[in-house]
Amino acid sequence: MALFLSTYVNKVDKKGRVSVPSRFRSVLVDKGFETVVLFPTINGDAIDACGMDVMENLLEKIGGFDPLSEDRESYADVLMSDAIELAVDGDGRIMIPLDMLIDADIKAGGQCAFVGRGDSFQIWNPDAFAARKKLAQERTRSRRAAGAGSNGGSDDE
Amino acid sequence: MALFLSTYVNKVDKKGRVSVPSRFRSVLVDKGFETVVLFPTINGDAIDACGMDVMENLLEKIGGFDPLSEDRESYADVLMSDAIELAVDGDGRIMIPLDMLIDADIKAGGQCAFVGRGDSFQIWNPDAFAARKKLAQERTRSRRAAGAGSNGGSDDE
DNA sequence: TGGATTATCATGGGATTTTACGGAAGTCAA
DNA sequence: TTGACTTCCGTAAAATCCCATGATAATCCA
Repeated sequence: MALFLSTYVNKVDKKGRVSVPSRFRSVLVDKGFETVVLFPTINGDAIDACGMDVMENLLEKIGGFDPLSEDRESYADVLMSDAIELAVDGDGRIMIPLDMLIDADIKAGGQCAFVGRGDSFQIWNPDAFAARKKLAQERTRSRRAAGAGSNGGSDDE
Repeated sequence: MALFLSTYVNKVDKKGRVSVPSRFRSVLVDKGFETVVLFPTINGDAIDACGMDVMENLLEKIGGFDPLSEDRESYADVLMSDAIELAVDGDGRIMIPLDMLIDADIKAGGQCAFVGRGDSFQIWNPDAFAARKKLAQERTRSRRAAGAGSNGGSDDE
């Protein structure tokens, strides 16, 4: 199975076009897609990206359409309404809508980081991602130091 | 079953290419892989290498993509964003990304050690690995002298 | 057995292809 | 036409493929 792995930093040109990393494109093609679905991350820091399959799974998970129920997981609705499906053009690029770029603090003419997450990926302002990653690493380390202990004593892995 | 055993030291050429030891290549083929997945060891000293199965298991364990949860197990995210799947080329070589080489203190044009660990292997700066090995041996010796005895000897994992 | 022949392997150096990315020309609707 | 978007083409750098070489290990055969 193909997974979205690793991190690639690409340039957003002044028209707002970005090359989707070729590895990520291959994964999409492997899954049988020629489009990507984008939507804001739940806390708005970045942009979530995936194939249409993930959207379908999500819809299934939240129960699909039920005209009798008034409240479905409300964020899921917002998510669907914010999501957009983008075609990857002949040169492997997509055009991320301006408001999404602004929300994720990515400037046209600047750079953005494509971050693999396995079955999906995210698009970040590179600096913001670096900061977040550092945080996550520290959290992991302190958690390990705190009590994980487990084996003979070496903290190597 | 085939295991990654022994240690091989190969040269990293100036383009960043390294021959994967032929024994290790055979093991990979035996397991049904034509690619290797690399990611930094948890403490950043070296590079971990395994087959794609490990990544897939990890993804399954963390439950896959859920846009509704603010952050899933953060170490898993860091791992996916740092990991990379590399194809072994026709000559049995891989191209390790530059930043990984730097983090592991391996210079292009220098050497690196492929260290078997059974169902996975690691890639080290040869000197760093030698030092670490010596340390582990001393630790084991003093522990045996102290009386513990117990398992195979190394407390590595 | 021992010496010659033949694989296999690690490694170097081109040559070719791919990729990211800029710009120009074409398309379409208002 | 104007502005927004799309398709097309050119380029430089990087990744990948292809073949040559030397070294070592395996094989063969008188």
